[in-house]
Amino acid sequence: MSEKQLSGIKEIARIAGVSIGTVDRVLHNRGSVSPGALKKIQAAIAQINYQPNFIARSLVVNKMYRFAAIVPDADGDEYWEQILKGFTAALEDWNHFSITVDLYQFKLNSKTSFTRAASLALKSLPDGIVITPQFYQESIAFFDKCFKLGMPYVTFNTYMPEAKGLSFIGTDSHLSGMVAADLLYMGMAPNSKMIVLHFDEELQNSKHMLEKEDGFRAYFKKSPKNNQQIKTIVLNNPSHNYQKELKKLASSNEVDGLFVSTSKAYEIASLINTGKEKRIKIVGYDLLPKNIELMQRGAIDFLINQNPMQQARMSITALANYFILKKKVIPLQFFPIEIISRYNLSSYLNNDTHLLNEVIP
Amino acid sequence: MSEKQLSGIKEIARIAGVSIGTVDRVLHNRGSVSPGALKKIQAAIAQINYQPNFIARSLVVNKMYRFAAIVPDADGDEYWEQILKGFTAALEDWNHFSITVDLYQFKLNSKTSFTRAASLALKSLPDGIVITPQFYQESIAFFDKCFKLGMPYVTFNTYMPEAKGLSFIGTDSHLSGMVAADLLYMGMAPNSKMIVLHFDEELQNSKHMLEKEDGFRAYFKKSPKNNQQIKTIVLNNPSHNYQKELKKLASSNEVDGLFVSTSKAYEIASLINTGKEKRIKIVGYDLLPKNIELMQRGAIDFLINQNPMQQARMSITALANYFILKKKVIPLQFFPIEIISRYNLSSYLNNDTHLLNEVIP
DNA sequence: ATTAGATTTGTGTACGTACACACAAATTTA
DNA sequence: TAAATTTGTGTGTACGTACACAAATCTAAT
Repeated sequence: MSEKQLSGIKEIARIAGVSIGTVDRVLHNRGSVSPGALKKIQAAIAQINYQPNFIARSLVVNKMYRFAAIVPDADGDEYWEQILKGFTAALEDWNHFSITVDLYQFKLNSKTSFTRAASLALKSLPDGIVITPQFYQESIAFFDKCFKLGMPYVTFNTYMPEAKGLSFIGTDSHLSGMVAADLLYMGMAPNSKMIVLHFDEELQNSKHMLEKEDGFRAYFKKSPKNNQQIKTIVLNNPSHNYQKELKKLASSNEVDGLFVSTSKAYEIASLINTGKEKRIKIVGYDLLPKNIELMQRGAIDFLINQNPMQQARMSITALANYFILKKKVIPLQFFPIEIISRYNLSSYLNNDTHLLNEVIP
Repeated sequence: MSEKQLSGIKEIARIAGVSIGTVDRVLHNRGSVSPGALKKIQAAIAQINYQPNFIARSLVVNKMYRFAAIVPDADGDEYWEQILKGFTAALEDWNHFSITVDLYQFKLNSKTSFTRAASLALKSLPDGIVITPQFYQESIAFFDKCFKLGMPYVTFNTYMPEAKGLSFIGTDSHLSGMVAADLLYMGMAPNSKMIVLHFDEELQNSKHMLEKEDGFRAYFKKSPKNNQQIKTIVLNNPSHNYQKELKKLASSNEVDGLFVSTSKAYEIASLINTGKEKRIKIVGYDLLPKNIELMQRGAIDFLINQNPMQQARMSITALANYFILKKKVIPLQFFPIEIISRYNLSSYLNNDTHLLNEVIP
């Protein structure tokens, strides 16, 4: 047996001929290090290509961290429920550390509610914030306040280039719109009729929905065979009127394909692809229970998985990495755009293996 | 500030009124614990729902582990190169631990070579083995030997229900064949002609290729409109003959769609979808550089991502979890079947975010 | 040359776990 | 009943890192 192999900070200390305390001061630039020692230590660090051991580090740092999450009121909406589940999952991931996530929820259709939640969150002075920036102007204002306070934040779900936070985590909406167009168009006649369907009362503020539509339309502009008729419909309040309208639309020859820009494809699919009328191809978003069921029944053709749960989970993880492990956080984390059909669906359900074992550290 | 909060093994000891040494003996059933103490400790463990801290554990145990990998000779084949890269990635993941992976490679078309590699690996008496069980009978024999030796092993890439190892990691081939069929058939005329194309000299032994074909055909059997003509072609040795044949096939009206059961779709796509002849739809496997390029040029329609690199990476991780962290290893880890088209392709390249940060603890 | 003050460096303890070892108590053997 | 053995229990050290504090060294003013 050879000498006991030192590693890490101790090995640096040995090579540089100083104590680990001095090495530690260099690694954390705490100062109080003589130029000579500094140089020797830096050389040693380079020499052994030192990589900090996050495992050991995490064992030491044991402060309490309080995070605030500014997200919509789920209010029965499964998409936002999944986001909440993501927070729970993250808390379990990090169960050996003391972190808490306080929810500051707002009404999806109310800017003032959003602003109120945001400022309440800020006022509580958490260590860090995760936020879905639903409203453009209001979010800008929020980021500004954070900047002034030096408050670290992570955005997710809705991408805003203006949000210069620690990280954004979510989908490339524009690209996902193109993918959707491709899936919808596939196998259709060149001059078929398509509808882009938005569920929203405040479309103007939901940037990512507009981006999805942009991507969708961009696909056909690029394509040489661009004689598709694309119509946009915005559903404001789900009254009984639109059901009739849609049914009529479906039975007439007015629609061949439907692109639903939100996770509510099931609302439409349950109305129109019931089997008697002409089959309309539908592409939507997200593996929500109702979407899954309708896809299994053949009423929805494709879903693009935005993975809301993982988005939320990773948002918290980003903060935790930043604070607890002091790891570098990737500033832009676009998820792969997962195409789900009736056939690969099952392989995505209850399957986190693509998340390689544990999330942390 | 309240009392310093104990946690883990210490807290158990406090509640049970014993020392941590005794708790430790219970947790690892090392014996030498009185019935009374045992009972109290078990109660305490249940009470606080103790979850071992793998982080702290990994810090302590610092043995050297030597793993053997029985995999094909890459020999320029990008698929197997990726597998090797996966091992490298795993070694980096676990760089704070002492693990090594010794390669025992065999020729893809030689059973004897496989058997030799396997027994060499076994003879080296590693701590654990990862293996792609390419040949059925020979693999069975190998598992048998492992069992007798008490040698832990992980299989990947090719699923064998008979392999009762620690874990299998890979794709559900049958299901992937169905997905492929669905993608290929989409938008095609009901009576279109399809070809299943295998690249293999020993098809009989490549179970997962047969399973892919089975899945592919099963898709059409289920479907009510099952008047497709499906032909199977096996390409043995890539001579110049088959190029001519395929070209002729392509320009004639004999083929509408092509399902390539291996990762070599590029070999065909580069021949037949060059732009002049009739366009043939192609579905293949894996994001290899050549496939990526041909997909970007529009010559390949869909790829199913089997993620060879992640398979290899997770195989090693499974062993490491088992030995180092003493975590439970999931015995069956089917990857989600990732559908890649020209449009979502970019979101899969250079993107490991779906692997949530780091692999390990 | 002495000493106060500032600067630099080293040491000790802790994090949660594993394991070797020491030692007391209980039990068996002579 | 003393000695030898077994059984049960607690203590100490280590893993790699962070940080508080003590110790050592250097600087400058007397």
